[in-house]
Amino acid sequence: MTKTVSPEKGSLKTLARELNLSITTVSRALGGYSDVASATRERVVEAAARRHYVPNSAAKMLVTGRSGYIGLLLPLMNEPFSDPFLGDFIAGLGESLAARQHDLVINAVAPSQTEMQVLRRTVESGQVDGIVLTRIGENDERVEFLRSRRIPFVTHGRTLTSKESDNWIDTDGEQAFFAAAELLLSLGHQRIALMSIAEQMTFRHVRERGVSRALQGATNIDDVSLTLHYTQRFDQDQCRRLVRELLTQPQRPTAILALTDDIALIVLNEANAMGLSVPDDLSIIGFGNIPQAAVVPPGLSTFDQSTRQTAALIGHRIVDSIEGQLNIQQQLVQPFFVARGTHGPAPHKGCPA
Amino acid sequence: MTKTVSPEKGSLKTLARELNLSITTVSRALGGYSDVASATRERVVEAAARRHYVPNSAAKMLVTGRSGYIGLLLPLMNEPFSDPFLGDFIAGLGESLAARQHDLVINAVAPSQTEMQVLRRTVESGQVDGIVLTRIGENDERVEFLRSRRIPFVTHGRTLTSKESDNWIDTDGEQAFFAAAELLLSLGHQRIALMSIAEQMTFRHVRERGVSRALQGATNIDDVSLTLHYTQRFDQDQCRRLVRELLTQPQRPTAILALTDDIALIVLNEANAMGLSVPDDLSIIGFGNIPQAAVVPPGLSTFDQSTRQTAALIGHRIVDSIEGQLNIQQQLVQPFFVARGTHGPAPHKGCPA
DNA sequence: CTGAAAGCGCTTACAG
DNA sequence: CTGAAAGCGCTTACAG
Repeated sequence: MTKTVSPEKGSLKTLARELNLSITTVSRALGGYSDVASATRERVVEAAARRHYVPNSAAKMLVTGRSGYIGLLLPLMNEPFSDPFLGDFIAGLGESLAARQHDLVINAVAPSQTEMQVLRRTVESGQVDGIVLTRIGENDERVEFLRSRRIPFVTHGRTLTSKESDNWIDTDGEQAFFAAAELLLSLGHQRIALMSIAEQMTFRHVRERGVSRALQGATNIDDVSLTLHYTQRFDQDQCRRLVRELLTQPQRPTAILALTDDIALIVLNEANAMGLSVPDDLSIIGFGNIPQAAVVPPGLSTFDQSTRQTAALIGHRIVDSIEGQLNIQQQLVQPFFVARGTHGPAPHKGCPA
Repeated sequence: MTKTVSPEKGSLKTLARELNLSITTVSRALGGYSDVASATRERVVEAAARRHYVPNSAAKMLVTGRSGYIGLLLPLMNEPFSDPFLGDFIAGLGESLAARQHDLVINAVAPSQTEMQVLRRTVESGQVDGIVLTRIGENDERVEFLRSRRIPFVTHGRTLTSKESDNWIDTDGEQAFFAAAELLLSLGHQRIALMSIAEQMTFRHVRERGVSRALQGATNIDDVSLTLHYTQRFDQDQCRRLVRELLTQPQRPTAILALTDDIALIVLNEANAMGLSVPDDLSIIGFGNIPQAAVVPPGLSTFDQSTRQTAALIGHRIVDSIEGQLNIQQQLVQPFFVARGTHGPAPHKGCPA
């Protein structure tokens, strides 16, 4: 009495009826369990493939407690600005998760809500098996919240007080800025400025430390000066003003390290506007290697942070964490220097050619 | 006999027990139904808020048949390349969906699978309530598949054979390239080349049509020539060779329209390498307004396609479609011209200054 | 206005 | 090796 089933809903029930088997058996056959007669299994697998049967994800979630989703709390930026790394980050994360049979959920924050509300809802609703967080602050309440929950999470970046048990992957900004400062010292620069940001972000702290370390290790430490300057990250006007002030000083720096490429671009632009020649009068080194860096003359020297690969590492890490196969908890990814045209030897002082 | 409940799982059951109410009533109170005593409702709402109760999403999905998810089939690009618009697209889509109480699921394609397999699984598993598709081909099997299913979908772009019932939002590339060609004609250009792509994408077709239309409407139509050239979209070397050939011709074009900014950048670069001055010897107009356009000298004239806003429109559209409040089905977004330095009057022929 | 029951589509012990 | 039953956590008719 095999009825011809109309091609309605592709549920287990339909499939079981078509095959004259119980739902139980069909489910087991599809799940790859060993205790199913191979003849039965083949029939089931064949029928499932033919009908493009895919288990209902909600039902599966409900019973297994696993959603197969990883949430990314989306760090939104207000309209005129956009995150130059977001596309690569999501591409890297998405493809690594797909390779591990997981999907990525983007949890954006609507105007009416806060990031914490979104995070809370995402976690409490059991929507996701794990969470990825970016843009980590020196003290980050999101991290604290996640620590207090059972849910696995990986952060891109770390807090200043980050714990042994925290699971993070970060770009080694300290090493990069250490290297950049050493490079400038070796090129004879003695007045170096670091354009940093006012926001309480860990990466700022870490990068500043790299520069300080390099300066402290300088052989001619008494002849070398470092000044730090802080601008609101997304206030270009303020940054511009700061740079202009800095470059108008009688004893202006011969090299500026910029915390990000965005800042470096502003420095370069202002320097040009003031008639300074880069790199002859002023060296500039940025960080990030945004697309503009390669085409702006004379080519912005900066560090590439391999966003896509780093995001892929994060994807694998979070799945490892969910599956309990975690070895390492913390990992620094080395950025690499992209030497282009904005850095060079310090100008000779007092004896202009 | 109100027991003190341990702060274990935040399920409806726990909440109901704490309040000495039935699960049914608690659910109804939270759902905002009218037939619940207001005193009861207040108690329930208060307790739920206090305990940060969030309904289990899988259970909700299973019973309502709605997931609250919108899927974006991620158009992955192989490693050296990356989509310059992806970040903005996802930001715009994500935030508009969040405003409408939906989340975005990124369905990436793992190396071992095809886009169609991913799409099929996503749709058949009931994972999402709607789908967003980008990079639409002239004939697109993904679109055909979705048409054959009940599921709502919106495409960014359209097929060449797109139907009345299809739901798409596209940038008006025809209008933009029409305007660009008219501009070049008005500047006296008579030999114009269009660098297009070899792939069967609708946007290519549409943009070419805009140029043709403008040329056909030229008053001095007999003096004007248009040549079309095709390069593999992601083969920069091929593109470079093509441009070089084109510009070495005795009767080389005085203006090149590039289908995308990526191509425009290559054209600009090759022109510079050959000692041609842009825009004096050659005008170039691109499309897309990628970040490089603003900083590459002398500033790439191009069209901005407002990716983020367009993606936001798509977000609202797909939710409208799910909620059945759809008015319009198709919509063209007007890109706007960003006049920078790469276009200018045609060089005088035969009488060099 | 409130509660007990049924059921969404699966998976996982538990019997046979 | 296969099937009937229970249950994941909700919502929605159906009674009272």
